[in-house]
Amino acid sequence: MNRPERLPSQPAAAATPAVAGAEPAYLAKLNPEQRAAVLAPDGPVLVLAGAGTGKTRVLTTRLGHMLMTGRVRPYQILAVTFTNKAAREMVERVGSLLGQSVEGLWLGTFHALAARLLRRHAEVIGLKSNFTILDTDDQLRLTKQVIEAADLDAKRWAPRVLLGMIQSFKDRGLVPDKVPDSAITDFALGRTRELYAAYQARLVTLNACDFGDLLLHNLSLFQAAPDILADYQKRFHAILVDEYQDTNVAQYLWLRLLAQGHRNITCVGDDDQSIYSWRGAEVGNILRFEQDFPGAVVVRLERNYRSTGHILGAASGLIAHNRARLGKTLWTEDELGARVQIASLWDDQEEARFVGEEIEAYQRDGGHLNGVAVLVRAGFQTRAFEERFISLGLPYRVIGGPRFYERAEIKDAIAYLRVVAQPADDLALERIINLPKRGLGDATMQLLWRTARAAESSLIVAARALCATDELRPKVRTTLLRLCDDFERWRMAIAELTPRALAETVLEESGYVRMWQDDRTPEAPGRLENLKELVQALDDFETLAAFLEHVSLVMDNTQDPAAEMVTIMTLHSAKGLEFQRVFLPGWEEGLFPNQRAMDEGGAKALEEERRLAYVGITRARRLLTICYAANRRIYNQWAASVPARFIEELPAEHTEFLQRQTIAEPAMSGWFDDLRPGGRGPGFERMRAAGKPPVIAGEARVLTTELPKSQHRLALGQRVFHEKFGYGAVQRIEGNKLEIAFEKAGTKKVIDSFVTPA
DNA sequence: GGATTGTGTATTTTT
DNA sequence: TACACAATCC
Repeated sequence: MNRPERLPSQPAAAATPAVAGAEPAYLAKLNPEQRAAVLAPDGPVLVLAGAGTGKTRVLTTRLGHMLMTGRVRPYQILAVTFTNKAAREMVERVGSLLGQSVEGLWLGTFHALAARLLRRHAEVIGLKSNFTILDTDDQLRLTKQVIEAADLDAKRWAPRVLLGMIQSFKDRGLVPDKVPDSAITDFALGRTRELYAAYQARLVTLNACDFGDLLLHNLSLFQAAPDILADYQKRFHAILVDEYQDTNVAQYLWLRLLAQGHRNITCVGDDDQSIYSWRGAEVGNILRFEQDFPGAVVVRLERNYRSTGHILGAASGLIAHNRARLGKTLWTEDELGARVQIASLWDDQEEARFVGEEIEAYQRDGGHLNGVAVLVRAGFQTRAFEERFISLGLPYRVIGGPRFYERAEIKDAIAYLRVVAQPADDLALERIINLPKRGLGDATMQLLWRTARAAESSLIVAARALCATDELRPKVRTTLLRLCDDFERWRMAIAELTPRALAETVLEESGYVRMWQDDRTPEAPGRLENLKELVQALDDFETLAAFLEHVSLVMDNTQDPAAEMVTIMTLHSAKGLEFQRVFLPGWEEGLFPNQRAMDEGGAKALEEERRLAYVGITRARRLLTICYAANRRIYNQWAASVPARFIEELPAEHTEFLQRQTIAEPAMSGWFDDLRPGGRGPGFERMRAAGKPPVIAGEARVLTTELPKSQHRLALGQRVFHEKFGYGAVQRIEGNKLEIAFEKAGTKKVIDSFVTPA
């Protein structure tokens, strides 16, 4: 492995070709390599672009240039991105490049474009064009049903495991028949293939698809109807792909098929930023490009326009530890800037406190919160920061946190709309059939399922059929019939009402809104607010179907990007973004690099973790701070942690260790060793060998071994308060169970955590 | 049929 | 810890 030790190191400048006459301003802004990529003649082009080298700019400029020169019409262009965010950005950039918005482009995420195409030809693979796109919840329930229907124990064979396998088959473009024997494990007694097939069959009867199907069905469609494929091959004169290193096999095959027509395909990607192999992405796709498209023009972009020399140097030094890479040498003409800071903290709370203070200081110095990001490895890490920022009054946004469309009340409301739009959507109906409570419980559902299965019909058809018999008690029959009629009526109203009015009608008449209005729990008002927001969101859509499509494909919550806020998000979702000031907390062995990932993927996974670290570092423009905590509470337990090996891999000349008030090692040795099963980990030893004693900032704190609350705060006869039952006196204590004589509600048995001393 | 209590399990990343 | 599901009781 050879790599330049010093940065910036500038390669010989490529000669700028002489250009005759005036040329568009957007070309003048490009460096020679970028220009080469943009101006490459029609044909296959691969742009290997390091972080911050302007790859998206190259892609959008090439697209815009094709339009400007009149080589292709908008509707002949297929432009693919991975995220909705990237798609939106591309639309914007092309628009501002051309000075007007462009109509008719096929521009979007793989999934959105595949869905669009599939809706046009759904009947070829046995679906109707109004098919539903299932969310993860639905998928899980469906896998569970499939497992149970096969007479297998859903406890022994976890639905999520099966779903994981099915997804990986789909990522690889494998229909059930094509699943190789090598992929069959002893899961479900080796019946995986059969379960997968059953799952697919159920989807067809539900007139539904899952995410993976969008691509997979496209492939089946192209195979079953070569004439349709030929049409699209002819249609797409130019194909452009962003983040090519993240394509999985199914996406790769899809692109390759579509590109066969004009062979005019431009892909940009960076093997060092491949961080989705767990989702089926194959870096191999990028390596294979030249074989798939002989004569491809390959352009490398290595000049970084984003970060300072120190940040870039740290990133390059780190990623050089990976073996599997094409190898690029990033350089910059930027100043060296400040060294990358490494801060060691006591625990996750101090980590949050430290980051909060640093941000406040940054703000005092005139920095904008919009330019600040906290990038974490795993979602749960955001909590400590949120709590801290709230108490500081520091405005923040969490990207990719609990999403709007994932809230229970929103999913319920959407389930209603789904049944209205597509009556065969049993999963949606099942979700809301007894919400609000209608007296249609387990027993009724069992009967419904049996009837539906026997008649091979959807639930709602089975419900009607059942109502025509006397198998149900009269009361239940009336309720069910009424519900069927309601849905029928709402369905008729689709043509007459705006989507918003329809949603309002459905939510009112179904009693769903009333249910929350009558709810006295503290969350209820918030949920009603969310429902209002949902109804409002419907104003943006022409049809109910368009709205539902949006909900399933565009799950991200768009927040006002202009608002002055710190951004908190995972490293994965940070790819493609940049910030002035970046914090990378939680650099500890086990958390990052993540132990679970490494258990599954071994050395390869470690390299992917390192790429993730590389992505994180290269998000920063001016100043970067990496933190690790010596103690982290996982679940309930304290665990001592060791600094991530990546920290040592950062070249010393680009880093500095931050030390605040320090506590020397003895403070943490003793009990430390006991807490960690294997004693001190390898990172600890490495650190020690490197002559850097683990130095912990902040004041020492002693762990309290608190007794369970009940044992020292509750006594017989004590007056307590219970949220539901009000005040009462403790009669008996058995472990954490209490018997309390309430003043209003009588004597009840409750759990101690529900009461507080009054 | 419904509410309440008890249990087990999970935390990697996302279209 | 904290949530989802199951078992249990009413």
